[in-house]
Amino acid sequence: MENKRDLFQTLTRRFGLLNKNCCTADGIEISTVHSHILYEIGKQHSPTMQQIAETLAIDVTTFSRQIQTLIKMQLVSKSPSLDDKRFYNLSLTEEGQKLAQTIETSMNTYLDEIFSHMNEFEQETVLRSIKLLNNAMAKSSVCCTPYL
Amino acid sequence: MENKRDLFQTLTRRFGLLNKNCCTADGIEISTVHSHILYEIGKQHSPTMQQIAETLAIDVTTFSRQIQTLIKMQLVSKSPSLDDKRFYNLSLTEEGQKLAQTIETSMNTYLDEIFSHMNEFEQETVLRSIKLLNNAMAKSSVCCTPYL
DNA sequence: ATATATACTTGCATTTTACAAATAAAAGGA
DNA sequence: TCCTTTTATTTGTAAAATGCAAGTATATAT
Repeated sequence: MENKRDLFQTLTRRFGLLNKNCCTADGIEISTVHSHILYEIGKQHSPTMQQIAETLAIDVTTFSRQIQTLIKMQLVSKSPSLDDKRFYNLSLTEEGQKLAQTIETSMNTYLDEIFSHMNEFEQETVLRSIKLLNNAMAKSSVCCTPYL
Repeated sequence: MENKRDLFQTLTRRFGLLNKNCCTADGIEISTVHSHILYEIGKQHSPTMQQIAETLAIDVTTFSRQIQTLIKMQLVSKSPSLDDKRFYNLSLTEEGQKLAQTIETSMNTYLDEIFSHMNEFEQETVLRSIKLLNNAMAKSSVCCTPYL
C-alpha cells in the first residue's frame, strides 16, 4: 500500500464517501452529483450551464436534464442572459442556498473531526500539501487543464 | 478558495478525472466504476462479492450485476468458496490482470507527471501528508469505519 | 428437523447517461 | 440585408446503472 496511486485511491474514495453520506441524512435526500452541482453554482458567479458542466466534467446533455430536476426541486433557478439569450445564468434559490449551506457545514464538521486525529503541525502540513498538489495538478498537462 | 472542503473537493474531482481519462483511451474502454472494481479485486486476496461491494460502497445487488458484466468481458472470474458455498471468490482473469496493469501504469505515469511540478522536498511532504490523512480518516468515526 | 441467518441473484421500476439530431440565438461574410 | 456558420442549450432515443423487495441456496442454531 505504498505507491502513489493507492494512496490517492484510498483518499479520494473516502472523501467520496463523506460526500455521499453527508447528503443523504436527516430529511435532506440529494445525490452526490446534485450536491456537487449546488456547490459549484454557489461558488461561481452566475455561471452558465456549460461552465458548470465543464467544471464537473459532466456531459452537457446530461447536465441539462440534471438542472431540470434541480429546478423542479426548487433548488436552482435559470434565467437567460440579457446580452446573449443563448446563455442561461444559473443561481441557487433561497432554498438551494440553505441546503448548500447545510451540506457545507456538515462537511466541514466531518473534516474537522478527521483533522482532530492529527496534531497542529500535521494539520498544517496536510493543508499546505493539498494546496501544493492542487497547484501541481493545475500545471499538469495530463489533467484538468481548464480547471483552476 | 481557502477552506478545507474546497481544497478536498478540487483535489478529488481532479483525481476522479484522472481515473476517468485513464480508462477510456487507446483501445481500452472501461468505465470508472469497472476500473475501481478491477483495482480492488487485484489488491485484495481472493475477496468475496460482499467485500468488494462494501469497500467500494456499492449496493450488492448493483455490484452483482456489474460482476456479471465483467465476467462476460472476460476480465473477472468467480468461483464458489470450498468451505462455504454461499461465498464466491473473485479474481482477475489473465486478461483482467493485464488491463489492471495497463491502467496502473498509466495512472502512475500521470501521477509522476503531476509530481514533476514539485521539488523533491515538496513531493515527499505531499506523500507523507496523504498518508497522515488516510490514517486520520481511518481513525475517524464519521468516515470509512470498515475500510482500512 | 425446523427456524433463522447469511451470501448472493433476479424482478422491476426509476434514474442516469450520452450520442445524434433539433432548436434557438448570435456572429461573420457576401 | 440575407445566408452561412458557430455557439449554447434541449430533446429523442436507447443503453446502462441504480436500489428496493423478493427470491434462491447454503450454513448455523435450537
